[in-house]
Amino acid sequence: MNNEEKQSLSIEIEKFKTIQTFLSDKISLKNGRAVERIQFCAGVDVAYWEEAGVEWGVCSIVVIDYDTKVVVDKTHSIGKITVPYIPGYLAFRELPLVLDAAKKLSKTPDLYMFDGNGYLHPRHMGIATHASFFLNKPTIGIAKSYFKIDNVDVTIPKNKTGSYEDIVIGNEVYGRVLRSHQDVKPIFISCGNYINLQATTKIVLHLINEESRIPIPVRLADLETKRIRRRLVE
DNA sequence: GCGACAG
DNA sequence: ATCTTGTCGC
Repeated sequence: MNNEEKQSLSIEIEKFKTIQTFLSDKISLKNGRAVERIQFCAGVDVAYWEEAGVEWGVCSIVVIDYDTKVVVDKTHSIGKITVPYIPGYLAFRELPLVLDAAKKLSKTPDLYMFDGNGYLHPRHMGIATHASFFLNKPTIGIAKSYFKIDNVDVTIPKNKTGSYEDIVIGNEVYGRVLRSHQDVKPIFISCGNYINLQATTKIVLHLINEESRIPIPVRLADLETKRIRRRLVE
């Protein structure tokens, strides 16, 4: 990347930051829509590959029934990726494909779970929260590693399934470190929007099975995304 | 300049 | 995220 490209990228980042700040004022974590009743729960993930110097991505959305955990719908969308990965600005990179895939769903999810953060973000605008304003549904963020904010470290929860520790930054709870399985690295969950942290924790734990430390819908979307890529690349 | 850095 | 070999364990 040359200096001119670096310059235009930093201008883009400033615009991204402005958008995040604008949206973050509209977060409503006290809205109870999610805790009332969930039937359809969606998992979202994106995989990437490169072809002739062009970066491509595929977004998969897998919808399961909350009680039976049976897959009831799934869609995907494929497209060129134009925005680079910049920590803190993941939504601007992945959201176009996500929204494209969401449009194709025949069942309307009551909740979306994302691979990444939600409220647990420097401006409370991780991809899960950002996406909620376009999907108009409750969202949850599921991260497999900790995105450090203000140099605050997390407390490691006890080695027991369901144990968690709040992630507190400046007297505010941003999210939770959750042990989804004993003897397995914990995950980092946070509200996206239109849902509170208590409901978020309950839903995440409900959708964990023996196969994975992340919730079923996100895991299925991850598998799906790689299956589609393999079909395209080979 | 160096290290850190969701996916 | 992706690139990768072997390896440990159910």
